[in-house]
Amino acid sequence: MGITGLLPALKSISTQRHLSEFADQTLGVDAYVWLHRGVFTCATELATGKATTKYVDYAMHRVRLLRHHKIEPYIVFDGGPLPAKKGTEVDRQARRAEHLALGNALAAQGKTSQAREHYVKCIDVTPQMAFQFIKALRAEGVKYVVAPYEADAQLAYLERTGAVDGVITEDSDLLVFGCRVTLYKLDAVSSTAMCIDRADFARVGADGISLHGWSDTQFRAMAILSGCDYLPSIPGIGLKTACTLLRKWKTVEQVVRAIAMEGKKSMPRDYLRSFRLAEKCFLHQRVYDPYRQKLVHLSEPDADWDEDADAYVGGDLEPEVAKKLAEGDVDPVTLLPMTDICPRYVPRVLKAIPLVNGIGGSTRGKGKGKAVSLLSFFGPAPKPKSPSSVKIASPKAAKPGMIAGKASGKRSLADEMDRDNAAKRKKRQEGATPPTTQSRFFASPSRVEIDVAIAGPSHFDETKENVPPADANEYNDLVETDLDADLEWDSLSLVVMPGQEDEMQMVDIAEPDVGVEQEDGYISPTPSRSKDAEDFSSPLRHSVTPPPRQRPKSNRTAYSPGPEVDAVSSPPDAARVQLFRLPALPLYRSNSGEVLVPTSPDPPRTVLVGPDLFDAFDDERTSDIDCFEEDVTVESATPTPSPPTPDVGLSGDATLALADPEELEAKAYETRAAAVATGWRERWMLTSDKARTTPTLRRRETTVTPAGHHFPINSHLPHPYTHHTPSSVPSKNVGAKTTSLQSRRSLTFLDPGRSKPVKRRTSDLLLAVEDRDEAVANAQIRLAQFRCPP
DNA sequence: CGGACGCCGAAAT
DNA sequence: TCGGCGTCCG
Repeated sequence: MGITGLLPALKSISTQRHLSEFADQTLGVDAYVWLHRGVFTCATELATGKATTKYVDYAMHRVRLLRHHKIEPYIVFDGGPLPAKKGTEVDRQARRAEHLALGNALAAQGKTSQAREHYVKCIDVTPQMAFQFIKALRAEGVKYVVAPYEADAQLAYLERTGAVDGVITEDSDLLVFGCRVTLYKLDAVSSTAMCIDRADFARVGADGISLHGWSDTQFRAMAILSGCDYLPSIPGIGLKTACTLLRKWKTVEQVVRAIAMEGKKSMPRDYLRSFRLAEKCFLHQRVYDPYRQKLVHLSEPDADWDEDADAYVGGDLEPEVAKKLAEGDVDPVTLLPMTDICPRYVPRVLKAIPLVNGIGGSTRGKGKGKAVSLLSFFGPAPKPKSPSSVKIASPKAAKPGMIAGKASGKRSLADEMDRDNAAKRKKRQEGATPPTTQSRFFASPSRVEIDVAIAGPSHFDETKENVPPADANEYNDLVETDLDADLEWDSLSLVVMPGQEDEMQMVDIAEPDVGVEQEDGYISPTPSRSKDAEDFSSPLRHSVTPPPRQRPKSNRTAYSPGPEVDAVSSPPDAARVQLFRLPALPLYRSNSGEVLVPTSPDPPRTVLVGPDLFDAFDDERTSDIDCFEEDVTVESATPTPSPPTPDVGLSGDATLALADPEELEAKAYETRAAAVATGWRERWMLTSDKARTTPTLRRRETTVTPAGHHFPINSHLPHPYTHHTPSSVPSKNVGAKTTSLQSRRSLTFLDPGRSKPVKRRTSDLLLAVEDRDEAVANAQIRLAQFRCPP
């Protein structure tokens, strides 16, 4: 991913910055990076089919880190596959399944750490997993958007339009997209990141490459020539040579001609043409405009625009679909309603409650009251059962209630926390309208214990019988943030996980307090909210309610409307002014010239609530959720009658579909195409009930790929909007247009050359061939179930 | 000699 | 999956 060697080459203009330097700014975030690292923390769980959302915790931890530093995060997710990006997804798929099988084999031998090594290689971030993160973001009122195609382009667009001030990523592609301020290598411990400011490009010139005096076009050309995601380089051409050649020959045409003339390098056929297409992806890729709520080009294409190019950079979508996609309500690959693979993960947020003075507070705060996270167990269950059916009192049952967040300040003694929590509850009880069952809730002595168990660091003992491992994670979060200098969490996610229905009902009582009304649980934990208890009952800031932020951004007024134009990076100051000439975007500006930033979407949502994975694996009821619910009846572990889910034959259908991943992906593409072609609205803009019961919604259609893959980019798959029919897939001419077939095929040289034979690892020998095949087959089924449960 | 490319270890906890 | 490092090639 990205441009190899670009970041190292720009090291001289990279500066380490502390996050606090970006206070009061909005920073775009490439969600994929965080999710991917988050997955690393729970790869084993994921691979073995346990219902976990730890990966969300990791990501949310960073979200809160940014917020702590007064940075407003704007999380951007990857969307559907871009035609231009080609990869051998099927190969990857096979490798993943193999890793899973190996992991399982090792795990069976008790070699858990070795198993984990393989597990981490078989997990992929899927849109359905991203959706769990989205749920948490919604709960905490964090801005987000799902890009129609690539997050990089979306991020660049957001920055360009002033919606964000900079971008946090790990991908050097952002620079090629024209991002001005790019942050990478974000380190949560030190709260620092490396920063590249485009204005400094001109200063690059020391070792190796020099950007002095270069236009954006030249910079981009260098990047593409050296090899990028859209186009492999001419063999033998790397960043340095690309740079040198461009310096010498000025334009790509001449460089290509020179290389061809020399005749020493094998120049792929049609390279120049491919180059132009790759260039178009960087220039005109389709992105979502959150303000106008429709797809737009990153920058407006000019005269030589044609249908081929239009499809190549990502087809258009109906605004209705685009909006739902952007908000996370449809699967970006299939365009079908999003399936919630873990409906019982219900992130909630409570406003912070003031601490009792002097207790538990750190001395390094800013003098204001310490915000202490409150924890509870809110659930989506609208009404409590009859009291007798509510199991509140058992600490054992309640402890597992997943929480995230932290109390501010240094580690405090458990008894202090204890008193804290008691005080908080008391205060809260007084300050808020007591819900019907409140007294019950607060009177329960077990609640105190629960809080202690979770919030009292010194009391935590992973080996304690009734402290599930799952909590260890939460706990570590607490500790880590405690250690993290001056962090103060203002909010706290409350998470209800499978098997916690009782607790969910128990805590339902608190909803009125925080005004959680929707299933989505929108709450805006306002920083420094801890001053008074009144806040607690004050109206919530709906993430969509507040008018667009009108933060002055004087440094943005330099934008001058106009078509995309090369910015000269040479004269630093002039470049500042000229850097981006953008199409006029009056909608983004208030009368006073301030930039208006659309807030996160907040529409009524239609999301398919699938059964939890938890229920999908009869043989694996060992999730971190149920392992602590010994005294919970089996009945209670069953999900609240969830809405009817799409008719799915788990076994047969899945197996069948998985037998041919290629076909499955083709199917997904086809479905996406068909959904648009035949009128997405008619089929899917239904009431949630109807959508849920629609018999036409089958597993195969809700499954992205066997892996629910994020980038199921298959070079030989048809693109929805051109209905390109590749030769390698059984002919299915869905649509009319095949005009781009020729041109696209001309690009197929991209991949074959790259694909390498799958290497045999010695560990493969662990399994006899036939066993392995079977294990792989089983693994694939399991993976599919995990990705998108029936 | 510089640069491209292949190998190998770390990633988060 | 990525970045650092060593080797080999031009």
